[in-house]
Amino acid sequence: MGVIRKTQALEILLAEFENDSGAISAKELIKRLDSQMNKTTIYRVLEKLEDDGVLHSFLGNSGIKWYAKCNGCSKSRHIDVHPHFQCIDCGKVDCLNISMKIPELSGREVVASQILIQGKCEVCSA
Amino acid sequence: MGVIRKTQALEILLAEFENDSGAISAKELIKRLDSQMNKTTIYRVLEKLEDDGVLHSFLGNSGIKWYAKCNGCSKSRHIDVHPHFQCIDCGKVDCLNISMKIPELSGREVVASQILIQGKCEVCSA
DNA sequence: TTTATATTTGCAACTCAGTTGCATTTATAA
DNA sequence: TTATAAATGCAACTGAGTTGCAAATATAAA
Repeated sequence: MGVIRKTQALEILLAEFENDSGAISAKELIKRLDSQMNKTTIYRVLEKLEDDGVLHSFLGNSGIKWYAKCNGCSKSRHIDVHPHFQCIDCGKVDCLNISMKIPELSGREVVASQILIQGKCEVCSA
Repeated sequence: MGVIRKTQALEILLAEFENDSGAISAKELIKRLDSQMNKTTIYRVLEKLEDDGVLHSFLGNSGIKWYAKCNGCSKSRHIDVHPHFQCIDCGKVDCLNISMKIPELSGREVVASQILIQGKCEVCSA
């Protein structure tokens, strides 16, 4: 199920990702957009944007869901599998523009990988 | 807070990890040991075993908590930071006995990393 | 422009992993 | 054997995320 209609909710959500270079958690979006739309709508629009390859999602530190813009993803293929960095001080999450080699595992077939690196970001480690 | 007393719950839980070479989710342990102890006890004992460096924990696919035996961890240091492999068919999770190099990130200080590789295990890919 | 209709939204109620407070039980040391 | 600190069970809670359904709305057809 892809994005079909240009709704207000969709545009407000997309604007959040335009203004934010890093990743944003669903939780944070619910807090930010509380007065503008229902949390159910947020979850549903995010899901559609992910299906359409506009956003990608991953799980942060505490198992909550984060979203960030995709680079070169499509409905069928999410090539945007990169590590994410979460600051243990301020909680900010960024996509890392590097590729990490996933080793061959004999007998096993690798399909995907999720890499979360934790530490102190540029601001918090200064 | 470390493990202090040799209680029945502790021994039953440790036995589960003796008989299982891979990782076990808290959820699975609650199911397995339902008749033997309360889920609160399971969560609390697991937490203590982790504090003591007997087990380590990480988050699986869907954000639920998994535990596995440590190799060479201690109260103060968890050196057992290795990738985990989760089978997308049968759900089984294993610790991978390989080390993956985390790249230097300029301006950022890396403290920890969580790597979850997803795919088909030896049994399910055969 | 109006209308028909499928999609989207809000709301409330729910799910489910994990947590907390507190009274009771139990392992351990004196 | 007893005192007591630690561990346990239970019930109620938390919080992210989901679901069903009625109401609202974007879009295409007339």
